Amino acid sequence: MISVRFAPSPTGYMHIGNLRTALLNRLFADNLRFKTGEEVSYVLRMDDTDLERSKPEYEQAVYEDLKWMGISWDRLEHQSERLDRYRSVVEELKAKGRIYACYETAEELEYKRRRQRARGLPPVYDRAGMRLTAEERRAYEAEGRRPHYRFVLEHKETSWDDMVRGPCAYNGEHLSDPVVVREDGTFPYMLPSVIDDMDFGITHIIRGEDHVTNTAVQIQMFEVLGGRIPVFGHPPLLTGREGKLSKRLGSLSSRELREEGIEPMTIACLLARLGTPDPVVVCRDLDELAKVFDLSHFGRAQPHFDPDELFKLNPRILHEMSLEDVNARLKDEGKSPVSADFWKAVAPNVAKVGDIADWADVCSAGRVFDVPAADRDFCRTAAALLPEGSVGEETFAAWTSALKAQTGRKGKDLFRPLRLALTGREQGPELKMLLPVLGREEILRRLQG
RNA sequence: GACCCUAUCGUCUAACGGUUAGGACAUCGCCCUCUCAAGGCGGUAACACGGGUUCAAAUCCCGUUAGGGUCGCCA
Repeated sequence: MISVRFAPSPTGYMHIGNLRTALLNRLFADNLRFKTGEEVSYVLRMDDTDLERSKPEYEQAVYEDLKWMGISWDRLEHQSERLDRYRSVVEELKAKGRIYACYETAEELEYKRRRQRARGLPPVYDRAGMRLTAEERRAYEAEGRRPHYRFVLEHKETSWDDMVRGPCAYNGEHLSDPVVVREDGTFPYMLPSVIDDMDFGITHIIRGEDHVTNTAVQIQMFEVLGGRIPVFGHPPLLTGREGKLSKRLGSLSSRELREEGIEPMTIACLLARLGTPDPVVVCRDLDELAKVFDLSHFGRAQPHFDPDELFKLNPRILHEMSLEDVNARLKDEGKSPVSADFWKAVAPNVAKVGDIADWADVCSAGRVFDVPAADRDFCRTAAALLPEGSVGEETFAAWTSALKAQTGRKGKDLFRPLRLALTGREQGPELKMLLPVLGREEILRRLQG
C-alpha cells in the first residue's frame, strides 16, 4: 500500500504552490499505482489546529479547488480532532526523557537569538531549559510562568535519500530543539505531522523544499516513536521572474485561474513538467499525466513560474479535447453542449472555454449580421448560387468557384462579404468547416439578411 | 551571520572528462490558406566569473559573484 498526503492549513485560499504540492502527490501515487499495480491511498489532512485562523469557508474552498483540479482523496482527517492522541504521544516522549520543559518567554528567546547572531553564531537554542534544577523550575512557576516543551534532538548526523535531491544529511548540532508543546498547551506543526504520518501509514512525503531542514528533525521523531520512516521528496520551490514568487503570483488562487478561463489540465500539465527536462505533454486527464510522471526528473534548481505559460498552453489543451470532454466542460460552466461538426470547425480558434460559447452564439439559429451596402447584391447572388442538396465540407469550394465565375470577384472581395454575412466577424474558423454547422436554411437567411 | 541547495539558449532543461553543447516552449522565416488561428518544415539563440587538476573540463576541485531554502511558542 502506497500512502501519500496533502496537508493544507485552511487559513486562506489555495494558491499555485499549494496546488502544485497537492498535484505532485496525486501524480506520484498514481504513477506508482499504474507501474506496480499497488493500491494507493491519498490522505487529505486538514492542519486546522490554529483555531484562530482556520475557517470553514477556507476548508470548503480546499475541497472545491481539489475537485476542480480533478484531485481526489481517499481519506479525510482533521488535526483538530486528534488532540488527545498528540497529548498521549507527548506523555510517551516525556517518559522516554526526550522532552524537557522551558520557561523563556518569546521575547527572551528573541533576545538570545539576536545576541547569538551578533556574535556570528547560529541562533540555535542553548538548551537552558534542560539544565534547570527542580528548584529553579518551581521559582519560575511561582512567578506565574507556564512551561513550553522542547524535543531533544540528538546531536548526530541525520540522513535520508531524497527522491529529488538525492542523499541529504543534517547535523543535529546546527538545529534548535523544536518546541512541541506551547505554553498554552497547543501543538506546533512538527510533531503532530509526524504522529499523523505514522498513524495514517504514510509511505511517501512530497512537499516543498522549505521543509528540508524539518525532515532531519522529523526523522528523529519517527525514530524515537518507532514509526516507519517515509520516503521524502522535496521539489524546489517555484519562483517568479524577479526572484521570489511575488505576492501577486504566489497568491494566484485557483479560483482566479478558473475565472481567467484556464483549464485545470493546463495547470496540471505545466506543473507536472516545470522544473524537469521533459517537454509539456497535452494530456486529457490526470491519469494519463500520471502515467508519464516522474518525480526523480525534477531538478534541484528553482524553476521560474510565469502565468503567461498557462495562457500559452491553454489553447493547446483545448484544441486536443475530445467532443465528450468539451461538452463535459461546457456542462460544468452551465453552457449547452455543442455538435461534433461545430467543435471540429471551431476548436483551432479557441483559446479559452468561454470562446466556445461565443462561437456557439454566432452559429445559433436566427442570427443575422449586417453587411456593407456595397455587398448586399453580392450576397443575394451568393444565396442564389448555393449548391443544391445538403451542405458539406466540400460545398464551399464548389460554391465559391461558381460565385467567382458569376461575379468576377476573387480573393478578399469574394470571401470577406461571405464571412461578414455568415458570422458578423472579420476573422474566425474556416468557412468551409462552418457551412455544415450553419446548414442550408441558416446560410440562406443570413445572406438574404 | 551560520548550515544547506542552485548556476547551460529569453524560459524549462539534457550532457554524468573527449558531443557540430541536444530537446521542448517562446521567437523569427517559409509552406498551407478567404481571415485569425491551427497544422507542417526550417533558422537564430546558452556553458556566470577567476583560478587550478588533466593529454583533454559545461562536466572534477578551490575561490568570487548571484539567486534560494532553513535557522519561530508559523505551517
